Amino acid sequence: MPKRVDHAERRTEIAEALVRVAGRRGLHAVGMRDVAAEAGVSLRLVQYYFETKEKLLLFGLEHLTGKFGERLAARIRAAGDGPGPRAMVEALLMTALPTDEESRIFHHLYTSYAVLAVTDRTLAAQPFIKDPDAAERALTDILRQAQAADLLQPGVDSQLTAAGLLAMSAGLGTSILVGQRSPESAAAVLDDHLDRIFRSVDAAA
Amino acid sequence: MPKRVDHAERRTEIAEALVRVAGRRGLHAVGMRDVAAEAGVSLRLVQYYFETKEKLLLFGLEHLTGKFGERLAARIRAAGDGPGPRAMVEALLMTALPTDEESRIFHHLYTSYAVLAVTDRTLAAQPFIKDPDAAERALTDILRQAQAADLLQPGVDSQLTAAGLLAMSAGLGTSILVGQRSPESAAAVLDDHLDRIFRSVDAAA
DNA sequence: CCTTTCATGGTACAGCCGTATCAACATCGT
DNA sequence: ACGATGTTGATACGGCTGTACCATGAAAGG
Repeated sequence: MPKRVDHAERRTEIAEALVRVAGRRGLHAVGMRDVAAEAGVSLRLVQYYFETKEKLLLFGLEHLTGKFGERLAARIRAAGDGPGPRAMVEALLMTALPTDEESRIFHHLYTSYAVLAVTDRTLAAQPFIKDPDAAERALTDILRQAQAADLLQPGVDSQLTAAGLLAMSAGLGTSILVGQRSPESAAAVLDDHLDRIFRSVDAAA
Repeated sequence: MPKRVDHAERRTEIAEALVRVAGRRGLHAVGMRDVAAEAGVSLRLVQYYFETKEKLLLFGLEHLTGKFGERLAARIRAAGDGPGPRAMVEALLMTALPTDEESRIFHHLYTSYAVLAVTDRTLAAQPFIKDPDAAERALTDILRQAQAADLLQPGVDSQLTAAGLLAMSAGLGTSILVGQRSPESAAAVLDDHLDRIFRSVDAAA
């Protein structure tokens, strides 16, 4: 056998090139040639590793969500060592906001994919869009634990609250993305709502 | 002068054709020829009334937001005759959810435009995206009135709450759009949060 | 009536897209 | 060493896109 190149790694490199250029010019404006140029390889090579554009996009989405999932998990883990459930919830929700460049790109492209998924059944069947309950379940669990520890206001429904907080976080995210709102004000909005869910005692850092 | 046709009306017809076909196949997949066919006119006519595709898209967005604004205003007015502030707030937020086909299309295309606005400065400068504070101000006012009438829970910040509710509504909207959530469960989430903002007395229809 | 002006239609032109084809190169098994 | 095979490159093709061009029809003003 010849040259022996790690296919998985190459595919990852190309997918990251896709993410970079799509984040810069928009997913709709990205072509195979752009990806190839960004990755510093020939067009043919992109075709070689991803036979078709659709497969490239699909893999790019996987890669994107994968990296974001890791990032999220890391932040939650870091917050887990900290003061309490509220810090974990804040970490989770704040990570979901497009604050730095990486999360901005994630939000941008995730939303792009979501829009495409409305009219593309292949995309709609992807797990990221099909099973986002993962985040919801995780948040629900955290809230339940907090509730068991009597850290929440009375009458809080963990599941509905988790769903609402995630939706709010997503909505704030796109607001930030299009420049309607600053990350700081979005954080203020989230905090205000958390104040109405957690008992006030817990507020400390 | 010749035939005398109401230009504004024709432009509206074509814009509605654009909205229809874009709602069906996605904004990214819409071409001039598709719009012409959908409107039952020739390609040249579309070019005649909108010199360029960009102008067509811009006008389509105006039309879309205009119609949606009217719809929203009508619902709020209808709810205004009703029982109280909470009903108005619910009307406003529920109208923003993609329940029927018309609002689904609105959400779909609005999000499409928002994504494009991330990389297109002309689109980003459009008022719809530049000044969506209209809805936020309106909701804030309603909440303030409710607060003055002592209908809210103590410690509610009208502005932050309004922003949060709108963001949550938007987030729930896209969840519905991509099929992650049913309109009913989204309504439940919203109601749950309103329960934590309004005093319980007000709950009746 | 007849010309001017608006309105409309058909069609052609570059340019870009994704994909396929053809060819060369490098490396590993034998 | 040598052929087989995984890997890379250059280029061509058909289809689609937005836009521009040319021509015709229809109605109001002289």
